[in-house]
Amino acid sequence: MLSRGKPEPSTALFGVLGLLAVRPMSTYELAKHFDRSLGRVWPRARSKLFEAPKRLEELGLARSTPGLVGRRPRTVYSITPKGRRALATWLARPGSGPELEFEQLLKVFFAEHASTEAAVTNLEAARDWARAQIDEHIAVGRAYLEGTGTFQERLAVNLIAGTFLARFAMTVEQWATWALGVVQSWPDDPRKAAPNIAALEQVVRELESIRTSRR
Amino acid sequence: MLSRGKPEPSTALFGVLGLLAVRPMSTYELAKHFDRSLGRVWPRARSKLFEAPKRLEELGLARSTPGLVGRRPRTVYSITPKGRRALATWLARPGSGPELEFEQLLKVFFAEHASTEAAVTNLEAARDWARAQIDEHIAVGRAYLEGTGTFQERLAVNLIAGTFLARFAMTVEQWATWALGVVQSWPDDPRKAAPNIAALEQVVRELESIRTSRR
DNA sequence: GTGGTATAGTCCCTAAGGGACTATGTTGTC
DNA sequence: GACAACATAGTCCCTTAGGGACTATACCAC
Repeated sequence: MLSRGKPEPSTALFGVLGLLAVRPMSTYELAKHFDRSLGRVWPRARSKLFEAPKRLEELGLARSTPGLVGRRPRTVYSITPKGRRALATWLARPGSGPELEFEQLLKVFFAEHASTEAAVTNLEAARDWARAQIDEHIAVGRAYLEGTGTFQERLAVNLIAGTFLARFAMTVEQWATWALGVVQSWPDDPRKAAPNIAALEQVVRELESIRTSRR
Repeated sequence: MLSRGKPEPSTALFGVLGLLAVRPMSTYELAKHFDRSLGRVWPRARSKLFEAPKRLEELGLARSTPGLVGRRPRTVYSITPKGRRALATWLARPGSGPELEFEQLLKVFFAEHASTEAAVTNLEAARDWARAQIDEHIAVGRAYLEGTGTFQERLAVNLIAGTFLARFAMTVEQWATWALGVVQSWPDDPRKAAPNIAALEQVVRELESIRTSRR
């Protein structure tokens, strides 16, 4: 027998509610902002962003205000007081840890079933992805330093999140560059590659030094 | 009119195929190994792992061998030659970049709608997650150094992937520790927190130094 | 007035998430 | 040697998410 009560709104729903808490928006605006904000830490399909505010309204957490742009309808959603309370309660509970989906790494992981070249291709792709991210982070960071960034009033909090994403991109870039150096010295058949024991020792040492620095 | 031909098998399907390429396995073994291998870079629900080999067999990429353990049926799946070719072709094409799902960071990102304490709670949770990961990576790394790691013959390739995951955990730990220091100096209302401009300048400098080191 | 781009969405099929549920084998203990 | 506890080996099913095709109006430049 199933014993579920009313299920808690999903993380995606609370994420959208958080965006509406910043300011009221239409679904279209929501979808646009998403890529540069929420979507960086909680990626979702575009179509779902159009459904979310409707669910939030059903739950009494948001309210819709119909309007018009010319003859075209345009619905603006805003958070309700009940929504603010639900959001604050949800935000105070610890969330789940990071989950990574990384197809390029997956392909490197199975390189022995293809070729060294396949691993190189995917490491280059990962490095290029990271470099594009780094360029974007530089542009956004410079804009904030010049005072022209968006949502300047959210800068303190944005900086915490943005720093993580920037450091993540740097980690990927540095790892991919290192890995390319290693993999390019492999024979064509990756099954014949010698493991890089020195690198393993190095990483274990670094991990241990972080562990011992916990007091 | 939709013009889709036969759709390509999904990343998850190829991932399972990659595991079967290492050695034949039952769905149950697959599900067990998953958490320590494929699941680290391509997480999927347990139930899907039981479906994947069936789809692969339909596609002619895997073959099932029925067997028995006592009176209980046990089906072992293995990759076919066609499966090996399909896998090699897929592995050679560049995959998609990393996608991150990070609920704790999301909650920090919306901290202004809750309290500084909520941000602290989630940063601590992130740091604890990272520390648990670091401990695991140390254990696995030590096992390999002592020659007792699993799939020792895959070590060269495992090291590339494992190094990334270890560096990712270290990045999270160091970021969370830094962020906790910043956030704990905030007033109770995060909207009143002063942005840490010096930290922003520091990150932008580091990003730029990585960019200029590309030749 | 017309073509291109931005706005503002809907529809729908497939994939994935994830918990409840079932049943047998294996091992340790009193 | 009975029985509990844990590991093995899955199935079922409802909800959520992914993602591309499709539609239509508004605004701007030429």
